[in-house]
Amino acid sequence: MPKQTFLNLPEEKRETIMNAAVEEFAEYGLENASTNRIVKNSGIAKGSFYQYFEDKQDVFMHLLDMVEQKELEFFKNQHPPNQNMDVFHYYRWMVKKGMEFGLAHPRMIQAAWRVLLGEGFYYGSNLADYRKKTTQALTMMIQQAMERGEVDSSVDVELAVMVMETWSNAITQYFLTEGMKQKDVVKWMRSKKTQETIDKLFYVMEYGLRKTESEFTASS
Amino acid sequence: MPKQTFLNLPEEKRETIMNAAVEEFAEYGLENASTNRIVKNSGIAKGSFYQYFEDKQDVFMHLLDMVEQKELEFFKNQHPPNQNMDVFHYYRWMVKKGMEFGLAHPRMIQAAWRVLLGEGFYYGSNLADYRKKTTQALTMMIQQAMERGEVDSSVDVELAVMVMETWSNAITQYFLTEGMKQKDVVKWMRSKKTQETIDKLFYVMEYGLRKTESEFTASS
DNA sequence: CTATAATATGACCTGCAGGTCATATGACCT
DNA sequence: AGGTCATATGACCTGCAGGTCATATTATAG
Repeated sequence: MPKQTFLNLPEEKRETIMNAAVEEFAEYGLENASTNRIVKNSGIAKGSFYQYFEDKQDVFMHLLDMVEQKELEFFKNQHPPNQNMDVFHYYRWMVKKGMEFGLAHPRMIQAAWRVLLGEGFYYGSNLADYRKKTTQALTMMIQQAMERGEVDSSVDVELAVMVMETWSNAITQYFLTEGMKQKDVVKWMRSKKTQETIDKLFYVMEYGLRKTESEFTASS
Repeated sequence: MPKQTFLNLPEEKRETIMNAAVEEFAEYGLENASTNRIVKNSGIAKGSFYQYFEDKQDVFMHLLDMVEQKELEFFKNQHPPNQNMDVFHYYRWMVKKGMEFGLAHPRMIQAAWRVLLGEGFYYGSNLADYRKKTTQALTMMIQQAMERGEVDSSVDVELAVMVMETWSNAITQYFLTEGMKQKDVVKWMRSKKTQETIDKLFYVMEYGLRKTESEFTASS
């Protein structure tokens, strides 16, 4: 956690510093991020940095907290269109909302995901703990869905969680690598083609790749 | 590519060096690998290293070539149990064989995948090119499967490739993170539970997560 | 045995990393 | 005003990175 000194800082200065940090992590990941560059780009002295944070991992943890807080804020104002959605519609809705959130803070989520997806496995418990939160929420969601008979009962909960996480990771990756290439991310993201691709991915998650009697039909 | 000097070396020495390199990449990835450590652990002089390779990326490329060659060798002696398998059975067979290959050279594939999955996206074209080979093979496979009507026609080829790659990556990740923790990887890998988990993953890939009339039944 | 080419070596270079610390600045109290 | 405490600063430290190069060793050929 950042030291008190940092929290006492005027918001503007804190923002300047965190913006530089976000840029750094988005560009270089955690391991290869340079405190020197962060310091230079935020216009503070080297010594100040260490009066604010323990080290760069500390900064990154604060970044994760910021993301969490902003996400909470964002989702507080969002309500599912339908109260009685099944787990698949709900999950789809959530992921799509999550992507809209990503559009609002592209560099921030780029930084966070780059580190969590790319370096998370090789890091200590701190990062792993962070990911557990999401897993737990998903587990509960699926448990309930299974009781309601929405999910194939031959697949156990743990596995279903793994599947859904795999998908949301894959979609995030797709979003980060493809989307960030575009000149107009928002437009790309809202385009019919992109939305269709995502819909199809969810469709495959639900019904699988094998040919069946059902046909894909676009749905919001 | 390694320089001629390296290729002239006696096989034993080449192996010593590459083993040290494999260890280094498996442990630190590409970006954070240290030529100094590789040199120290292989017992050669710093100067020699640069007489053998351009830089560490060059070593890694050679490692990939080695993997490819060994894979080719391995698969040359493996034959699908049934000539008329559909794409799903064939893919499942291939992935499982791939895992057996992994058991024979655990650190090597750990090194290769760690870099390809973790750092591949942020690297130059060299690494990207390497992954394209796999993608192309998969594309052809799926195209044919579609013509045979095995794959849901509402899913286009490109997407199906993405889905299958996502799965093989996820399984590899699972294998690398879970499997490497075990004291006896081979036993773990061949255990009924592990095999069942993998089977279920393939089942979900084929039929999806949603509850349907069909029930999962284990199959080799 | 000698001349020449190929290989091996490790001291040495520069650059940047993370991190420290004595000193300077300034805000606030009495 | 003087005194005190939080904050700010950048020169400086050590360590290791990637990379070079003059020199030593060894193999090959005539």
